[in-house]
Amino acid sequence: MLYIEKRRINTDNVYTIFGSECHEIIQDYLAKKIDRAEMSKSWASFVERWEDDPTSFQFDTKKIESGYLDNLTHYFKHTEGLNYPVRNEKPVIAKLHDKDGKLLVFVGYVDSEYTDEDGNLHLIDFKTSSKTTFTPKNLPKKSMQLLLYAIAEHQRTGIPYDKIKCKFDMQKYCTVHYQLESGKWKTSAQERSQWVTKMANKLKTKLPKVDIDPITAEEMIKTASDFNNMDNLPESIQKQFFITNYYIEVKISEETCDKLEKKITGYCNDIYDLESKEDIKTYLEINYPYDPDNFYCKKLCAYHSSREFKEENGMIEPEVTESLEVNDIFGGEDESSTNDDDLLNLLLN
DNA sequence: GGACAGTCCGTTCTATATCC
DNA sequence: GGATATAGAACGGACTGTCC
Repeated sequence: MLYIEKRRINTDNVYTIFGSECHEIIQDYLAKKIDRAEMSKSWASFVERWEDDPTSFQFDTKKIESGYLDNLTHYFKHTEGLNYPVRNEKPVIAKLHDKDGKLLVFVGYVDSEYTDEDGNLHLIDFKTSSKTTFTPKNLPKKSMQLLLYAIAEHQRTGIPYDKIKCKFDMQKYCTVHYQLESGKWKTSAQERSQWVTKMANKLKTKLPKVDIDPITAEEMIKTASDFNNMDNLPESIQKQFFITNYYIEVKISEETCDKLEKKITGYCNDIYDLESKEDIKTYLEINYPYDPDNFYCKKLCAYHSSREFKEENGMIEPEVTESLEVNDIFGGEDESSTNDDDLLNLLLN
């Protein structure tokens, strides 16, 4: 039996606050609890409450603030709906085995999930962050959580991996579809709040071809950029552009999931090894000393930002904590003692 | 006028640096 | 972890010139 102490680690910041709200709003929309107008209104009203609250978390700069808010405002006005029943925050359980056959159970919640008409299961993770770090090199690391959910759903339903589609909905961005002079269509990922501005050079080429003189073309492009839409442009030009959500799709296969299982169980074994050290606190103090001037140490390190660490070092007043008994969630000595069905029922009902 | 080659230049991708 | 800024490499669309 393993006991996990409930601790509150305060990792809130302006991005977690906004991120949570964005999740809720889009999930309500996809679940058809609210319509598009209500979604837009709900977002506007949240921003208003945030602006009126003198104690609210703030963005680092006004430029970052306006970029973030403008992009998301555009998202809630223009994001695509789905024609399928959507399940939000669905609990999933993945059961992995390490190299010694020890069972490790992981529990998570899928942001949104739906099944299309071809029987493909789509798992969506919403992201309000920048796409900068979602490079091909980093994607495997970023995708671990989504892939784990895919493994969980594969185990539960038996759906083959090639029918499971995982994607990140990058809410600050849109995919701009534009037509080349050859008639061929291309796409470009752009920040939502300035997608028209980013098409200015293309418009500069296209407008003269429909007999718009250079001065008028320049004025038209400026107006379009200012309003971030192409409503003022000739219809034949408008037809050469449209936007959709920007998704980053995660490739999934039996092989990638096998690799992930090995990686995750390896991490768990490292944690077991670390936790089994006789004097872990001395070990951590020597190898990972606390540096109060280091941002990572103060805000991001799970150990140094924990209530326990702060209490022990007199950084905060002690607080009474309650304990939660968990039925061998992370694997015990005897695998047969884990009642998976009970745990599943607990989570799904 | 169509096909092709070469050049220009804008866009995209990626890595890195820096800050909080 | 989040963000932005910047630089360099790679890519490819648009344009131009030449040839037939």
